Amino acid sequence: MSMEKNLASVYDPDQVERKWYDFWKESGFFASDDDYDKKPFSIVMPPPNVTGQLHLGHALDNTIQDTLVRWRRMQGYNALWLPGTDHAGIATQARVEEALSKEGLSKHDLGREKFLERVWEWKHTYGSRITNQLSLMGSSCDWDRERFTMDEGCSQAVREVFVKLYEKGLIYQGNYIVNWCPKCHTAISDIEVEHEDSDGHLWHLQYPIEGTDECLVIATTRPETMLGDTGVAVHPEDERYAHLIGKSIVLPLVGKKIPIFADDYVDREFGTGAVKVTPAHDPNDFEMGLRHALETIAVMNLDGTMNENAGIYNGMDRYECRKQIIKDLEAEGTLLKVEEHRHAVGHCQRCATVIEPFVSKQWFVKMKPLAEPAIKTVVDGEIKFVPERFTKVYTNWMENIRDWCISRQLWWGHRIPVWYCEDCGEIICSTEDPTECPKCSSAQLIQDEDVLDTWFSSALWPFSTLGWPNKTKDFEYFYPTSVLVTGRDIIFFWVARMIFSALEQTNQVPFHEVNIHGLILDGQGRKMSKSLGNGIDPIEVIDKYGADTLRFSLITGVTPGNDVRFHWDKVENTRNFANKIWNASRFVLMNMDGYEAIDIQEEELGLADRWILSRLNQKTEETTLLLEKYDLGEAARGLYEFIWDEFCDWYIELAKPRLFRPANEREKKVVQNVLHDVLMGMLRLLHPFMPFITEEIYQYLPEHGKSIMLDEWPVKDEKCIWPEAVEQMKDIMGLIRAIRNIRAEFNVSPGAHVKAILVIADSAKANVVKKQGNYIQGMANVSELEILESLIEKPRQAVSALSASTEIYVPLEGLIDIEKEIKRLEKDMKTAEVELLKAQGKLNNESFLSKAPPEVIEKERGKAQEARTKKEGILQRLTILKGE
RNA sequence: GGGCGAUUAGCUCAGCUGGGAGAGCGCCUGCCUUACAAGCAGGAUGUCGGCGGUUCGAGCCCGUCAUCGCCCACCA
Repeated sequence: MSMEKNLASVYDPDQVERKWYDFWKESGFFASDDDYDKKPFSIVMPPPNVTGQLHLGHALDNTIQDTLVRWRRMQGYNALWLPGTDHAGIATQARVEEALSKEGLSKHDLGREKFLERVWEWKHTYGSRITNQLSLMGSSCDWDRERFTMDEGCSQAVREVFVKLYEKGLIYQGNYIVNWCPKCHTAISDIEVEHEDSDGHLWHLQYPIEGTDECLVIATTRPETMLGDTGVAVHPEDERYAHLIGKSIVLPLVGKKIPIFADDYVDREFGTGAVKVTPAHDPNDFEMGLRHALETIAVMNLDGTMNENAGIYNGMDRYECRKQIIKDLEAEGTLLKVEEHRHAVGHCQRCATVIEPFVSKQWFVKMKPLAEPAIKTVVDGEIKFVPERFTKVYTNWMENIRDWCISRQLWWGHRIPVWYCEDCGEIICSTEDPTECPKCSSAQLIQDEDVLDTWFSSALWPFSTLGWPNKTKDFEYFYPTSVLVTGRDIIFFWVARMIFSALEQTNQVPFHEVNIHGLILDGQGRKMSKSLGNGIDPIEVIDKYGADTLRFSLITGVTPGNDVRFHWDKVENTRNFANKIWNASRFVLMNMDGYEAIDIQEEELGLADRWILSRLNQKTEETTLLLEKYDLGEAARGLYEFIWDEFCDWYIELAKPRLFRPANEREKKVVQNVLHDVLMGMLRLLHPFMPFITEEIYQYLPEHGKSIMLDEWPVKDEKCIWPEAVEQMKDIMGLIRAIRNIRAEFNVSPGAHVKAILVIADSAKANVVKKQGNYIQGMANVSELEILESLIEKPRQAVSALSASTEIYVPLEGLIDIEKEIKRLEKDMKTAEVELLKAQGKLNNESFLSKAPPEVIEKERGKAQEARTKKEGILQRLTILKGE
């Protein structure tokens, strides 16, 4: 095995990552098993935007999924991770339109058909980019099952669902007020509107009341909409205005007469308690308009400019118009006063344009009947949110849900499967394109122009990708999926909609668990965004440090569900960890000469061997439990500690003398076997987190199989846990640390050998330590070690460390400053005294003795005793030093 | 106006069902010790946001306040 000796001492991910990914993929290791008797484990990947690119959020999301899938696969599940992409209606169309505009073209120049061809071209050009990036991350998804929300199967599912809901009356068309984006030029749903507080004004306008000398003052944030006012509302019990109800005011500038009426909606405390009502441009006013049969007058065009109903303002932009109106009202004397006013303004999620409420004919999904079972399922625990707190986020939203506007005035997307007969007006909703009108047999059919909200097809993703509505084997076997992993930002957009869609369409939950993770923020805790320019490209991280490092650094030590700040420091530290693993493995491989797998008798194992094997087994159990709880952060952190602190810093160092100067050949083989087995176990536990480096090292190990990803996930082996070895090792480590501490404090050069005398009264313990004398000598660089049960004449020219059970003396002739040593001991004395006081305080407390559990009391007694002995020892020592 | 999260070492963050406060980075000291200087050994640093409560015992549970962040919400 001479090859291993040539391995570079710096781990280079570039050399290995591509190689192993191709190997896994070509070997078909990502594909699910044909063995349908196995237990299934399935995850559908949240489909990224097909023309987008990976950001750190995706990186986190996919790392979690890949870790879970690799782990379950190793556990013997028939694992499927189904990848795919989303057509992302508005986003994609906007990007293609932008590209067109650079050629001086608009989509209308091309026409619908040609435009869609262009979008498909885009999809084909950029569609593979995101999947390439997913591969770079090591994602072990089943590429043969890759899907796209607009592929044939998904499109069929969309139509199926639409028609079913339509026929059940759960999809309806109607003229309602919707959120309209003047830039994207489409309706959007309520959750696509982002509310942001902004500084505005509250303009107080006084309207003359018809037939009186009185005026009514109203307050508004949007004076330009007054052109479309068709009423003024006051609270029914507002005494100030009771006498005005039924009268009319004359709308300034317009000169139109509109009624004053009463409505509960009005808040008497706000503004003047009188509200102008514009049913065409405000959702609340729209509702009031319906209640009071008010006229609806739209004064704007769909692009946000004023229309002919705005009279002289026709053609002006809505904000220009606002300014002009203020001027004109002021000139007229109508403007009474202006107040500063901070209020929420809705913006388009995609383009940040201020949303304009508009009345238009749109398609809606009736939500109440769908929401009820979707709430119940979660409340009943059939779907479990992890962390649990997100359950409430979900149910609160579901309970207050409003109908979902699903039609979009776009071209890119699933076209609404509804046709209108030009001859008889019949509406045909069908999964298949109709050729003639079923009522009048006319062939003059025109399909609805609109497409569906992107999320309509995403909502079907867990079952549409598994073959639904056909009863495929995949669907039967893998559905419901095991877990959905996604960011907390799309609980409403996606998770909620999948749940109610699945229940309605498949009568089953779409997944049993939902693992919600946080967002990746920049170093200052801000969201990463294009406008801030603070985004980090995961591919850049991979190029610089490798995918394993990116993955591990994103999840290590992170509390589930919490946001994570990205720091290059952490990435670097993780890179160092990868390098540490690499070098520890190199050490093992460099010392495998003559290795053979042997059956080791328990007596042949040294204390360190039993210790590290015990710790590995404990770590195995711990890691598994944490993964089951989706606490990947803690699991990863635990492995980091085990590998770096316990395996590298202690076990490898302890193994060296036995490897380099073994008492006999057998001893060397035992150590080699333990090193091999622990490294192997470690790599398996780490593989789901860091797939590449673990595979690379695995393949060098003498006992390796085809691929580490096919190996079995380790299971705790009770026979390989020796609690007393763990305890004893802890003591030995403590002794070694104490001697090292003395050396360091007295500046003994690391190469210099020292003598050490250990006085251990407890003979059992003394025997244990005697047996491990070589560990102590090796690790603390002690040339001569004396272990005694008692020592009458204690050396004066020595530094000492005293604990309850052990006295350590390191004679350092000439180096000792007695004064300094006395100070050291006095400091130790103080800590011992504090400890004693604390323990005694508890032990003197009656209620502590009667109420605390016996083992806690026992522990406290032990502490007190220990402190007492230690104090005594120090006192004696001080007497010797001070005496003379 | 509600809801959630955060507040722990100089910085970024862990801390499982209450029983002697941890990591990484940074800092100080000493080391190129035949796996690793992307390293090794040693060290310093905390009224665990404030107050009150429950408990024998609170970083952890309850209440309250404060600051920051996020989400939801039709006061024009």
